[in-house]
Amino acid sequence: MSFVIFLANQYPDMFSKACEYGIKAMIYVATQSLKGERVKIGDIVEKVGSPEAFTAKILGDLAKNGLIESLKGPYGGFYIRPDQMESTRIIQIVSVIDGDSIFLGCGLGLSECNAQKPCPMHSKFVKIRSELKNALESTTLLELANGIKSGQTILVR
Amino acid sequence: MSFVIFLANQYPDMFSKACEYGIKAMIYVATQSLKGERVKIGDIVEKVGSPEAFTAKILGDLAKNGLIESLKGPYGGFYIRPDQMESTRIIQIVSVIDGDSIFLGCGLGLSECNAQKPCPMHSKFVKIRSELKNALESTTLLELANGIKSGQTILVR
DNA sequence: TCTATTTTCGACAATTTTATCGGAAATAGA
DNA sequence: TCTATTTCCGATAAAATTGTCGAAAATAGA
Repeated sequence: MSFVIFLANQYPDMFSKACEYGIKAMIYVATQSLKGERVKIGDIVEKVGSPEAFTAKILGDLAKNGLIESLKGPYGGFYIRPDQMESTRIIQIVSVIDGDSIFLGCGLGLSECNAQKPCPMHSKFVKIRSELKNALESTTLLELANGIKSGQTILVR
Repeated sequence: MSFVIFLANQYPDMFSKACEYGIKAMIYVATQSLKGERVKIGDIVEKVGSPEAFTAKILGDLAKNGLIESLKGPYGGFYIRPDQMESTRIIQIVSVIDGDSIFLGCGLGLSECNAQKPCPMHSKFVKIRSELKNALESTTLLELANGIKSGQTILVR
């Protein structure tokens, strides 16, 4: 029998909340962009289940980095061009919001950690991190948007 | 050409700082316990490069969960029994400090996410998460302590 | 019993992440 | 030009994580 007496943190998911919101928002905008529709932030957060102002700020950062287009005013909103959708990889979204330490950094936080001077967990993590990096690098936004469109995957719950 | 304009977060490593400190402290205490020596918190943080009071608190939580023994007073300090060292897995340390959402939770933060109702990243992550869980489950504290003892791995830098 | 040592523990402070608010800027249409 | 709409942006607030401080509690030895 075994149970945890104190759980110090409630945090570490794979990505930050900001990153989760950003990925989901991008996927939703992509599905609508496939239909040629621009979407407003209010529509996005309703479909994605994320806080409005926070999500808007994140999408602003992604827009500054060229991953999504935004237009102010009536009939404005967010839009992702077809070519953009096909070329952007999930790793780009993650890099903008969370940086790259989850798939490049040392698992124990050492500033230098490599095969020559490895941390104790190094050999255990090297394959996992490269698989994570590869997964994020190889999957396109279009691919994930198509999963939503076909009803095979979902964005909330 | 491509560069990130704004990096929102500076956070996400694989584990929280608390967890990194906890794992490294446990490994160092284990190496000394192999020699039959109890170690004081001041010695630990010097070898591990972590803040003293914070590390003490983390070790206190691990002690409450039975992963390490502590003794107050002169000649006191932290100690890990040989049997303890061999039986405790890294996943136990991580679970106490960070919980299990990094190797059990949904990558996009959905409360329910499974093969029937998958998030868009589900199929990409299911293998990676299980490999991470397996790695943490299969490696013992003794194994990592031996890596330090033999000079094959390091705890700082 | 007294002293020195060391963990334990609660309170507090600093930093980062998450989230909200209000108004400025831009845009479309009348 | 005026109005309505919508993103943009700075200031601020709330919450979580990270980190510090000081004193209490326990222990060993004199």
